[in-house]
Amino acid sequence: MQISQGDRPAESSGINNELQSEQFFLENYNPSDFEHPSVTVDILVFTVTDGKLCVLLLKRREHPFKGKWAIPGGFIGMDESADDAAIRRIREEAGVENAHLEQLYTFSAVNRDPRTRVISIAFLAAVPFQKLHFHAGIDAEEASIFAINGIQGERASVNPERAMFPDDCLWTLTGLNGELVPASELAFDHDIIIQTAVRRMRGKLNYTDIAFGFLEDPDAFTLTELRVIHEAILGHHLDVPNFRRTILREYLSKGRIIERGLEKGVVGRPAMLYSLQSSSEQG
Amino acid sequence: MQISQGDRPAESSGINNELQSEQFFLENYNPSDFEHPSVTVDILVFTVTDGKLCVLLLKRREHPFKGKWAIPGGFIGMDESADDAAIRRIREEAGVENAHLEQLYTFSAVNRDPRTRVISIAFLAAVPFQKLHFHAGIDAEEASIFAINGIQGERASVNPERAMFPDDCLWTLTGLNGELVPASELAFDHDIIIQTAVRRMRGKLNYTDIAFGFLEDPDAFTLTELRVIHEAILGHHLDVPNFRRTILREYLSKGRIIERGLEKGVVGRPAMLYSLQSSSEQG
DNA sequence: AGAATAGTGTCTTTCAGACAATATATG
DNA sequence: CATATATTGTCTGAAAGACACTATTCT
Repeated sequence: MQISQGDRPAESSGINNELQSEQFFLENYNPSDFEHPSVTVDILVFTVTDGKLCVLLLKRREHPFKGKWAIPGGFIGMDESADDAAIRRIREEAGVENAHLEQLYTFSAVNRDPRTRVISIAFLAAVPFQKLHFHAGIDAEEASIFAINGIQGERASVNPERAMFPDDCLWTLTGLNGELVPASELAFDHDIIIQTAVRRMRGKLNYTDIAFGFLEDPDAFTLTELRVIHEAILGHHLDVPNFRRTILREYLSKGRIIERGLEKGVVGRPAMLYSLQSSSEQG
Repeated sequence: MQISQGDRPAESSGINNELQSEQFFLENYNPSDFEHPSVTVDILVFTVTDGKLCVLLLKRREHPFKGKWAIPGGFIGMDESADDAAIRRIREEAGVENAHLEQLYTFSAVNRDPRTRVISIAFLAAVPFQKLHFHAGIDAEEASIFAINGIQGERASVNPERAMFPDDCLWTLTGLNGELVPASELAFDHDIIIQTAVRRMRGKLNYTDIAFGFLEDPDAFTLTELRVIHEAILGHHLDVPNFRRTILREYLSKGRIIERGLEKGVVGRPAMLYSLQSSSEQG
C-alpha cells in the first residue's frame, strides 16, 4: 500500500491543529521524569616532544583514585555541546585555543566510576609541545605530560570496553622527571581510553591531517619535523626517502602543502620549509 | 622536582585512614547536585536485500516530528551500558539477537532535540535481511526498511555535526512500497546520522568484518553473496575476479574463512561455499 | 676537509584495476 | 547445444619497502 502525501497529518489535516498539539506536547513534557546518568568529556591532550608521543595527565587530589594520574575531563554544561565542552576544557587545562580535536569513543560501562553512573565522551587533541602550558589548570591540580611506551597494534578494536587481548594494557608511561607509571595504575578506565586513542591515531594517520596538528608552525615546517611526529605516533622508525615520497605525492602534488623556501642558519644542509594550506585556499 | 613514591598517600600515610576517607567521600557524594542531559542510544539497523543497502526506520506517532521517519532509539537504563541498551533495543525493535554491533558517534548538539537536552550515542548494526522482523516493535509504531540512494563519499568527516559539504544530505530513501523520502524530511538530525554511518561503513569495509554480518548464513556463503553486500554498501559495482582475489588473499589464505564444498541444485556453475571462522578457531 | 643534515635514484615486491578466457552446472 | 553462473589467468600501472647514492650547509 502506498503512503501518499495526503497521509502526512501536518500537511493534510490542518496546520493550526498540528501546531497547537505540538505546543501542548512541548509544554507538558517533563525531562526530569527519568533518572539520568552524568555525562562528562575526557580530553586526551597528546603532544610530541623529543621524538616521543606524550599525553597530559592530572594527579587526582580527591577520591576516588586519589593520588592516581587521570585524563583531564569535566561535566558537559546544559548549554554546550560535547565539542564545546572539550574545547573549553583544553583551554582551561592546557592553555590551548585552536587544537586539532576529534571525538574518540564514548565509554559507558556501568561501574567505570565508583561514585555514580558516568558516561564519558572521550576526545583526542593534537597540541604542539610549544603551545602546551600544562600548569594552567584552574583546579591547580598537579599536571604533567607522560611519554607513552609500548602500546601495540595499529588499529583500535571495535569495542574497546570489551575486547581485551592478552597483552593489552601492559604498557607504561614515563613522566618528565623519569617517574614510571604502569598503565594499570591510572585512575578509572583511563588505561583503556589512552590505548584506544593511540591505536586510533595510528590507524588514521595516513588518511587524516592529524599529524599536522602537532607542528609548532604549520606555516613553516620541514619534512623531518613531520616525519618525527609520524614516528612518535607509530612507535617505530620510518624510511626517510620513502616518507618524503609519500608525503610529497599525497600533499605537495595535490596542493595541500606548498613550498615556502629554505631554512636559514642551521647545521647541515638547510631543509625546504612547507606550509599547510587550509582547505579553503587549496588550488 | 621528583615525585617520589612516598608522595602517594595511599601507600605512605596509612591505608586505614585512606579507606575511611574514601568511604566517607563515597557516602556523601550526591550525583543529583548537577543537572544532567538525557542520554539515549540510536540504533542504525542496516540490512542488504535485493542488492541494496537499507536501514530500519520508525514512523513517529508523537511530537516532535510526528509522522516523520526516525531511527529507532531509547533511553539508557541506569544499570546497563550503552552497548547493552543497543542490544536490547535491537531485540525489541528488530527481533534480532546477535547482530554485528559497533559504536558510531555521539551526537550532542544542544538543540538537536526540541524538547530537552538529549545526547545520543549512535550505534551501527549489520543484520541479515532474513533475520529482520521489523514489525516486532513493542511500541507498535509503523516500521519499515528503506533503501538508501545517493550518499556520496567514502569516509565519514571528522566532525559530522559541523562539517557539512555542499552536496551533503541531498540523498533520498526509498521504502518497500516505493515511497520516496528525502533525507531532509527525516526526524531530528537523523539525516546526518545515517549519512555518517554509511560513510563509516564504507571506510571500514576493507579492514573489518562488518560485511559478514549481513550474510544469511556465515557458515555457508558464496563469494557472490559477499560481493553483492560490498557493492550495496559502497554503492557501486566491483570487478568480480578482483574481488575474489582480494577476499581469498585476505581471508582464505589467512584461515579466516574456510571452504565448505560446492553449492547444490543451482542454475549455472555451482559456487564454492565458505564458512567464516570465529576468531578463536582460526589456524 | 669533515661532520651533519637534506634530498635523489633505483630496484623489487605487492597489489589494484581492467578485461579476456575457461569451467561447470541446468534445461 | 544454449544459457547462466563461477572461476582462472594475464597485463598494466600505482605504490610501498629497502637501500645506495648525491647535495648543501657549517665549522
